[in-house]
Amino acid sequence: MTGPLADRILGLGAVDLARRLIGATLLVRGAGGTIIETEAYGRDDPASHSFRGPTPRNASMFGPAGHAYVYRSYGIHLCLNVVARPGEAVLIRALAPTTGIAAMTARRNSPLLCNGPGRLTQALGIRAEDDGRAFAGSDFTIALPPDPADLLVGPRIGISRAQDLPWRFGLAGVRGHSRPFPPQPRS
DNA sequence: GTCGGGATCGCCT
DNA sequence: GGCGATCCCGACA
Repeated sequence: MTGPLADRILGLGAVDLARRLIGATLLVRGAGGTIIETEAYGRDDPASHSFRGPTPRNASMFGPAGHAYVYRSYGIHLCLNVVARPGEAVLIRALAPTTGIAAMTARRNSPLLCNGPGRLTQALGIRAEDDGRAFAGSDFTIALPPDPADLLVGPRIGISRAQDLPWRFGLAGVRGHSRPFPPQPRS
């Protein structure tokens, strides 16, 4: 279950990776939990930072799969992504905290630890310098779940283009999503 | 509980 | 020069 994430997600696009990451365990320097909400951003996706091609800011989105893409949002918050195929990435939007809760609580002056992309990077102590790091060592780890998770699906949050794509995913049956999911179509 | 405004900065146009 | 893949807090119901 350990080792580089890249070896286990070879060739996966952002949508497939976003689904696979639900239920995975994310650990950053001894703090983290279960991933319960993700969003996919594609290569030819008007809502994606990679839509207009590589720039210094989004360079890690075009780097190796299984590495982090960390960027600053609204000049204030940091957001954490996992790179899939070149130009594709998955935004981690919420965790169910399981490990290092004391450290996360100390970094956040709020009981809301990890339900939101900006909140979880603060709780985990993510820094801008973590951009491009591999999820491969003891400090940055993602362990995929043994079984496929029961998924919720909905449109992405906070974007102005491609709002119709159902590329937001959540773990069913838990609390702590950053926002509610719409009623699910029966399967 | 819900709503709305402000903070703050790097990148693209 | 404008605008975000956001969050927090205070006002009101």
